[in-house]
Parts: sequence; structure tokens; C-alpha cells
Amino acid sequence: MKYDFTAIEKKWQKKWMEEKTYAAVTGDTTRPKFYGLVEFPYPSGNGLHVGHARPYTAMDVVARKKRMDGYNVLFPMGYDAFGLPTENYAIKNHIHPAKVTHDNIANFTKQLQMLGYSFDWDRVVNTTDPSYYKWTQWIFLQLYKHGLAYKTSMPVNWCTSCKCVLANEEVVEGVCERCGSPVIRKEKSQWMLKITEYAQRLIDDLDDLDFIERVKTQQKNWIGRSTGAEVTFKATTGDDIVVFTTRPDTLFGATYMVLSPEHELIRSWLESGKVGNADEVRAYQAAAASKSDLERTELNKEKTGVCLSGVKGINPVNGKEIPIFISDYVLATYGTGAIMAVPAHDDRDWEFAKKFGCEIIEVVAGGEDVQKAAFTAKDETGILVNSDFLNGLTVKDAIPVITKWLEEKGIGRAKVNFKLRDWVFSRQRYWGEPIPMVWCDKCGWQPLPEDQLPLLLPEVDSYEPTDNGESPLAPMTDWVNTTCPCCGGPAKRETDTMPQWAGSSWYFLRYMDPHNDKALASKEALEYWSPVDWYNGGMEHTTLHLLYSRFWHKFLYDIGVVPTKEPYKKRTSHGMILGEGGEKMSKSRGNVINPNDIVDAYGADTMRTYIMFIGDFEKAAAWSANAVKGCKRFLDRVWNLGEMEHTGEEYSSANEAAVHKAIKKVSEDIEAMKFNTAIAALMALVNDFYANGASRGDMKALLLMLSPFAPHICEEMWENMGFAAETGKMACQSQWPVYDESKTVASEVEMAVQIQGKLRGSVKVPMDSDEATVVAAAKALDKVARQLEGMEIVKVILVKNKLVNLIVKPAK
RNA sequence: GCCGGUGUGGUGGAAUUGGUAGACACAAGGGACUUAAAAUCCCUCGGUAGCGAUACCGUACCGGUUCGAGCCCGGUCACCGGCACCA
Repeated sequence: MKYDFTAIEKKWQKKWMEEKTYAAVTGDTTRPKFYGLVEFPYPSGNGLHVGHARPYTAMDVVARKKRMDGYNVLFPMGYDAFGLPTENYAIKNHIHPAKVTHDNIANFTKQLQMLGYSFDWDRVVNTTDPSYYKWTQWIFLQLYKHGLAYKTSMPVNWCTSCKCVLANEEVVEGVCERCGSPVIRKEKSQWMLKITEYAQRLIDDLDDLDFIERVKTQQKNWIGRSTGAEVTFKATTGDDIVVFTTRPDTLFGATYMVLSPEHELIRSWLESGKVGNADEVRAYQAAAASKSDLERTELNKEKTGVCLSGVKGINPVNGKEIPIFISDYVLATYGTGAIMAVPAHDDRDWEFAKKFGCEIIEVVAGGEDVQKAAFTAKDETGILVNSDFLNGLTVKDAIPVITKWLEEKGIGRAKVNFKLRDWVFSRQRYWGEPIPMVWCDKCGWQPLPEDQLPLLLPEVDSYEPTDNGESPLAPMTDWVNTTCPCCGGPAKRETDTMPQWAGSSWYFLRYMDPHNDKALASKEALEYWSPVDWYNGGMEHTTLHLLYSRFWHKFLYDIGVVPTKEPYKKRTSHGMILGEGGEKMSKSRGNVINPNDIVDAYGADTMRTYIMFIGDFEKAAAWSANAVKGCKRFLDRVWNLGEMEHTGEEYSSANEAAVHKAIKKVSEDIEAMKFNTAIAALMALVNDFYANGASRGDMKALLLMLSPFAPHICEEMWENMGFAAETGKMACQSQWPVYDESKTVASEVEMAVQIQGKLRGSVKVPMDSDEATVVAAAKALDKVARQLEGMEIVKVILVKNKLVNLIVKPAK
């Protein structure tokens, strides 16, 4: 019989679905649990991409293996369906986004099912479902009640094309992460989440997590912790100017100050007429405000600024009057928005000082001439000079001394700063979760009472974004006008919606108990399933979804909703699938591979095997149509093996060592995500079976090991060979084959023979042979004997069962 | 500039973490079967020299440690990813 993959895959997908094979397995809570998670897709109109298939197949392999290891496995799938592409598509085609979402989800589900993933389809979540976003809104209300959600007016990132604000994490190199359009600064009143409150814990708790290193470092860099001091300088107006510095040791070298153009003091000094050159200052402020992020962060940009006339700063350590500048190289959003400038020991200050002719005073000796370049070393090479009581100390020693001095004088203190900003949480778009807040002129912002959740997204005629920065919900007066939950008077609803990242910040919790209408999930379910044991996803989410969801989870932990302080125990990441030839897949290049085409032509099992065999899971890999055929050929060979005669329930003597070795290799490789070499080991085993013939026991082991990768063909062969009649379906097996370490090696081993470390041949000797035996065998080799002529052996290095190295010198 | 990663045949990639470099595939070439093609099966396949056994060279480059280095150390180059005026 021929390998009819289409019929086989249809047959088993139908059976697994009808019998809820995988959901049934998830029932037994007396067994140890394993929660494997993959990032749920955004159901775009383009359908499933091969980029989805790689991580999904990998975790499916892991989940299937874990079930066979006897675990109770939760391996769920859902849809992250709020978001701009759907909304834009809906606007363009005049179809309601809910309808677009519904159709796309149906398409995705069909595609995912074609690939034979063992998801529990009874637990599907959809972030746009009111029974789901009810709890997203509920979490927002908890954040608000605990002071972690607040509304404030501030300059925010505004995408000129999406007509919507963006979080800092969504701005990449000054342009919108999603559409690539320029981002400008816009002053807007926004809901914010205080993720900064968790900055320290988000760094510290990484230490105990099994995250791949690059994820940890990327998150740490993004949070950007730096330690230093806050120092209060006086201005000649009597005002306090607080600055942040990581180098309080250089305080004696501060020869001027710089405030950001948006700094509050500038505004008040201008208003009270204290600035002599007010026109010039106002012009600079206006110029800075009109610049896009891209312009502001442009590389190698020459420093600009304006020196204030009529106002000076006073260096608190020596009472010197120093000039005050405004410049956009000082950011309003970091630290205090003001710096003390130490041109001798900071590259940026040095550059600025040279341009504006400021004084450069060396206070750390040990570098080159500070008039020629700044000396920035922070290690022991620098010794303090021109710094009164700090003179002679190293930089490292001077910092605590000056910090203590500042504290005693009451003009400064140790301070930790983070680059991380609070999370801008409002979006001026329709297709998102409504923010459940009400504005009352009398009572201010009032949270919607929890019993009124979910606050449904109203039906609107037009959900086009507006140029004036208002949400499309704003004109919906029927919906907007409401009563104040506090005083009962007239009030208005918040019309901005939540960002796409809201729903995905807690979805993994909902999978644990997806139909609960009393809580986001029951205590029992949370206790049993938390935390996620293994979460695989894209690197692009490291400082977005992954960070946001850790923040929400920590908050939920603090208020007693979830039992663990971290959501994910282990995080791994897959490489991208590139087009044939190594270029990025894109519609414009015409090199996009549709997984369904591969399934049609070769079957889901070939698709799955190939995507796992394609290369190192963590690295990018280029698609190869030829290599796909190679995997099909492998499955054909497996199928043809099944058509042959097999006798004996044990492993055949010819294959025994090979089978034990393969079990060890495949078991370890799946755990270590080395799926490519696991498949290579199975290919080698199949080659052995062709060479030696295979017993029924040999075949059983092969099918069990191959089934996580190619479940359909294995299920069919399992049935054909009569294993199903004995122990039930392949998919329900809870017996992963075990190996015996002692049997992974044959009784004889091949050892390398080296002379002076150079390979000269190899010998076959019994396992664990001693030095004398191996050397004797080595000497018997012609090649070795020739090399040893006229030589004496002075040393023998023996690596047991591996090699022998003979060190020789000319005989006297 | 800072942080992280990578560099191995014609190609994708292996190498038990210091012990026979190139597993397993793809492509290519040769052969068998076939009227023919596809499919399948067998053989060759890092480089140079040689009919050959064999010898020498070879894991980006230069140097070091070691009996032995793709792996460790020092330096250089190239590419990829992240951050980037963060005081």
C-alpha cells in the first residue's frame, strides 16, 4: 500500500477532534502538570504563515513528548484579535471588525487543525470576546484602584499614519513599530500604567528564571537601571534645580548646567520675566517641540542650545556661579530633566562645552589632556584632583564619600534611575477594549462598578480614526453620556480604548479556566497550572508583550489573584524562517511560503518534520523546497518499513545498541530544543533498520519516538501493525521508550590512534580495554609501526574508549 | 558608541562541551531497474599531489596555552540582532 498522507491525515484529525483526544488527556489533575505555551496569533487576513508553524510545531512536539512521559499537559491556543490591521481592513471594505475577526479566526483554526497540532480546542480564548475582555477591564480597574493607572497630560509618541498614540516600546528608531511612519511628539491626556513602580523587581526576578540569556539582557537594558545621586543646585533666582548624575564624584568639575527645553523652571522663569533673552529661548523651545523623534535622535547630530541670560546656577560644593543652558540633548523624560555638566569627564558635555566655550576643569587625573578629549573611565585608573576633600581618592571610593557628604548637608542623596517609562495605555482607535472609566465634572474620574462589566464596545457607524486625536467613540453621544457611579449626576465615558497588548498580558491565565464567569480563573485552576512551565515566542516581544505581561502578573500576585510572582518559568525563542536564498519572506518579493500548500503537496507530517529539521531552532533558517522533499522521502521510507515483515517483540540484536542510543539522543534533544538532530538520529535509525531489518519491538520504539514530529503517519502505522489493538491509540500513549545507558554502546569500540597528537589510524578493541591492550593493538597497525621505527614511546595518553595518543622521541 | 550573538564543504547544518571535523540531509556526478521519464536502490562527494596505499593542508584571520584546539586565552576582521544624546 502506498503512503496516502492526505487520507491518513484527514482520518486521524477527524478522530482526534471527535474524541477530544487531547482535551481528555488534560483531565487528570493527580498527575504532575506541564503547561507549554506558544504566543497566540493575531488572526490577520493573510492567514497562517510558516513563521507560526515553527514555534507551534516545536511546542507541539514537546507537549506530545510530555504526555508520553506521563504528564498532565496543558497546551492551549487562542486569538489576540483586537488591533489595527483588522480595523483598517474593516474601514476599507466596510465590514464590521467583529465580522472580519470572526472570519479570520475561522480560517486560522482550519489552518492550525490541518497541521495536526494537539491543542485543547475546548479552551480557545479570543481577546475580543466580551466574556474575555470583561476580565481585561477588571484587571484595569484593579490597577486603577491600587494607584497604578492614572491619567495625565504629557508629550507622547504620536503615529502620524495610525493617528494614534504609541507606547515607548512601540517606537523603533523613531518610527512606528507597526507601519513605519514617522512618530512625532504630541501633548495629550493619556491613561498611563505605572510599570516603573515594578522596574527593580522586573530586573531582580529575572535571576531566578530559566530565560535564554539574550532575553534577560535585552529586558535589563530596556529597563536601564543606573545608580548615582540626585543633587540640588540653587539658581540665582532662589529656585532649586535638582539634577541626576551617575558621577557625583565629578561634582567639582561641573562648570555649567543644562535643562531640557520642556523643563518647568524655564516656563516659570519666562513667565516671571527673569530671562534676559526670552525670545531666543522661546524660539529654541518651539524648534525642539516641532522636531520628530527621528530628528531628535539623529546620529552624530551637532549639539545645539541657548544660554540663559540673567539666571545662573550655583555649584553647591564650591559656591561658584555657573551658566545655565537649555538644550535638547537633555531629555525631559529621564532623570529630573536637568543635568550638571562635567565636560572634562563626559563626552556629550565635552562636545557641548567646546562648541559653546564653557570651562573644562579636570577633576579626575589619569587620562589624556581633558582639553583634547573627555576622560570617562570609571575604574581605579582615575584619581580625584581639584576636588578639595575628595582629592587622592579613586572614582570608586570617592562616590560613597561625596554621596554621604551631600546627604549630611541635605543637598543630595543616592538615587537609582531607570530608562523605563510608564506605559502609555490609551489608544484613539475603535477596535480595542473600552477603558471602563467615567468622568464626572463633580467627582472626577470614577471607575465603572465591577458589576457593570463588561463595558461593551458600542456599534458605531464610522470607526475611522480622527485627525484631531479623538477616539472614534467620542461622537457616540448615546454611549458617551452616562451617569456618575458616585453622585448619579451626568457624566461622560472615557472614549479611548486599550492597546493591543492589554489582552495578551494575561491570556495564559485564562487558558487555565477559560469558561469561568465568576473570576478570571478559579483559585484551584491557578494553583494547579501556574506557572507556565515553558513559553516559546518571538524575540520581537521581549520588551513588549513579555515585559508587559510580567508586570501585570506581578501586580496580580501582589493583590493575591495569582499564586506565583512570575508568570513563566522558562522562555525560549525561535529564529525566523527566511525565504529560499535567505531573504526575508515578503509579499513584494513573492517568496512567501503558505503552509497549506506544503500540506497539500506533501502532507502535514512532512511539513512538521521539515520545519523541525530545517536547522538550529534558535537561529534564522532559509526555506528550501528540495529539503522538504528530503523529509517526504524520509517518511516514505518509514512507511515502507511498515510494509515489511517484523518478528520479535524485543529489540533485535542487530539494532539494540542503535535503538538505545537513538532513544537517549531523541529524548535529550527534544528537551534541549535540538529538534534537527533528534530527527537526524531518527533518520540514522531508519537507515539501520533498512540495513539490518527490524523487529516489531524496533518498530514500536521508532513509531513512539517519531510520533511527536509526525503524529498522523505514526498513528496509522501504529494501528496497522496492531499496536493500537494492544495498548490503544498512539496519541494516548503514556509510555515514552526508555533507554539503558549500558546498552547504548556495542561490546567493541573503535578508538583513534594518534602519534604526537596527529591521527594515524584507528583500532577496534573490546570496551574498556586497558592501556597495554590498546597500545599493543595500535602497534600492530602498519601505519603506526612505520611511524614508530627508530622511535621510543615516552608517554601514552589514553582516553577510555575514545583514543590513544603516543608521544615519541628518537631512540638513542 | 554600548550590549548580545554568529563565522565549519557547493548548500542547510553535526561534533558527547578539550579527544577520529563534516553526523543527518540537500544539491551534484556515476551506475542499476525502465521503451522512456518519475519513483526507488547502489556508489562517489573538503582541498592539493599520486594509478595506488598514502602524504600534506583545512573549522574567518594572526598569535598563545596543551600530548591534543572548531571548542580555552589574547588580538584582528566580517556579518546579524537589540539599544542608542539615558547624564
